Amino acid sequence: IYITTPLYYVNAEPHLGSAYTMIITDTLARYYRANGRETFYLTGTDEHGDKIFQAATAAGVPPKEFTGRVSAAFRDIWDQCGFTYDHFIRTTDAYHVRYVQEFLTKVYNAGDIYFDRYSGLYCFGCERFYTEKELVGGKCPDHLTEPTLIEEENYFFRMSKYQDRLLRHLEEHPDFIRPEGFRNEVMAMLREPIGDLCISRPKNRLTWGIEIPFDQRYVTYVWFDALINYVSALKYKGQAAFEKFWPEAQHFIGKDILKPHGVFWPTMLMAAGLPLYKHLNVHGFWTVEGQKMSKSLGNVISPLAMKEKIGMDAFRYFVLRESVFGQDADFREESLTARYNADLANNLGNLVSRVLAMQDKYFSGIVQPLSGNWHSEDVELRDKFHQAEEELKQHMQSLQFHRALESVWAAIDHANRYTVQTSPFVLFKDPAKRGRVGEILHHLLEVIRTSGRLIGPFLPDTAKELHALLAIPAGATNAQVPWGSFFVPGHKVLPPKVLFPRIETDPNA
RNA sequence: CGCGGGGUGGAGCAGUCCGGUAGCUCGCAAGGCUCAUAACCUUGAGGUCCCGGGUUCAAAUCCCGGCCCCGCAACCA
Repeated sequence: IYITTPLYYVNAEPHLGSAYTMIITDTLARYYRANGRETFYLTGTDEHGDKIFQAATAAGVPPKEFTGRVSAAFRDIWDQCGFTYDHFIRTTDAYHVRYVQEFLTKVYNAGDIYFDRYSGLYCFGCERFYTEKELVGGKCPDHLTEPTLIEEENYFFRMSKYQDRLLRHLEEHPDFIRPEGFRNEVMAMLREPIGDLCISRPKNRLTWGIEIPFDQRYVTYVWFDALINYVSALKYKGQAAFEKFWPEAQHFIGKDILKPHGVFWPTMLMAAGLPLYKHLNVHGFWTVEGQKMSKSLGNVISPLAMKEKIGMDAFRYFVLRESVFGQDADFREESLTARYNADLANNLGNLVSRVLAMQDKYFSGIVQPLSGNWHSEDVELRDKFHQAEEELKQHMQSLQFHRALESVWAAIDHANRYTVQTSPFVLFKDPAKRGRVGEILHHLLEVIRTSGRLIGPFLPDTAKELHALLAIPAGATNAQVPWGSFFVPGHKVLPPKVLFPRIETDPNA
């Protein structure tokens, strides 16, 4: 399977939004890897364009150096977050530039790129064209000046030629773009004329870009520059990689860039004679405390700050559990704390802690044997986890991360109930029943082992820690050994540890 | 104008595609337990599932109509 994120534009810091895309894709990548699927997970940075050039100039460094620096910073942040991308692409990478030019040449030779004169209202302040609709009272909304009518010659991509074919593709593949709402939106776009796409900028207006291979006076503009990364990265890995992964391509994007990915990109692929990606998966936006996230409001959530504050795993858990894929969600301090305390500290954390405490206290950590004679509640407990795993599988298919986690937690909940029902801490007082106590704890250790395996893609550090507490060697953690036959006689687990300290909230606040 | 999303116990949200006991977290009330992170377990109170019509044996869920709320300049997922 091939998983991609958008390329992040290097003039801004990573924030909750981009982190969300990363968390989703990282979780999926980990999930598929854990299930033995060959996985290629791609992210990177978009480094061309005017804004970058200006930022570089302002910083007093050549653009190449500037983007190198910012891109590295980006990558560093993702690494600190622990995202497991397989390749990090930069639009300034030589192989990418080369492939973009190859792509352009191919489409040009096929006759789908033409040269034309066009005129429009241009704002010199913004260095861009405006449509009548975008203007406020006939003026540029940013500079409040009247734009100038200028004529320019540029290259255009014959996008309209592929409109019908794309529409048909969407009709024949209802899940090409998902969730459905976004597919409908693209369908609506395709029922209107989509026109052709301007894909160049003359160098006198923009130099920091990829040169059009058949006209040195021009550079190409965002779409051909950036979108093509999804293919160029694979080509870089070799034709075999391309053939293996491209048919399994799953793009993940935010709803803001639906049109480029839902309309421009597939038509570009058609023009280049390449097969289309498999799915475009579109997610919603986050608001913060009910408000739009923006720099001016200063409410931007930084992933590293969250890591610092409650830990990366807890942050991942929150965004995956609290949002419904495809819909907008709200980031609230209060919900974050509530989720953390309820699900991570009280449920999972406390369960692990109580089980390991008993195991330690009663048997010095030595796992006790299981007799062939299981009680009905033992069977029920195991079945709950089997059920959770089945449900998890289904929900991952449909990107319902919140439900996948819900399923796992339903099983963990049950394990807490099982502990009270079977009451090993009461039975232990009767020396005759200690054998049974050992069995109960054995089952509960299986709970921890299985939980670790199930939450691995979502909460990788926690999973690792659970397995470490069980003294399971790193290589053996994923073994799908049947419930009850994993722990060999004499296996010793570690004493308890507080995984998620409760966050005390001030009742007077 | 148009497009999209939403309206579910006190709060925040799932569930709606594939109709059939309305679920989760927090909060509230009563009880239990003592292994555990003052955690855990049980029970309870609290719901016209926005409104109206339709389909159906059966509608939060499907269909039609209406009301209300949010987003759709830029940065940006």
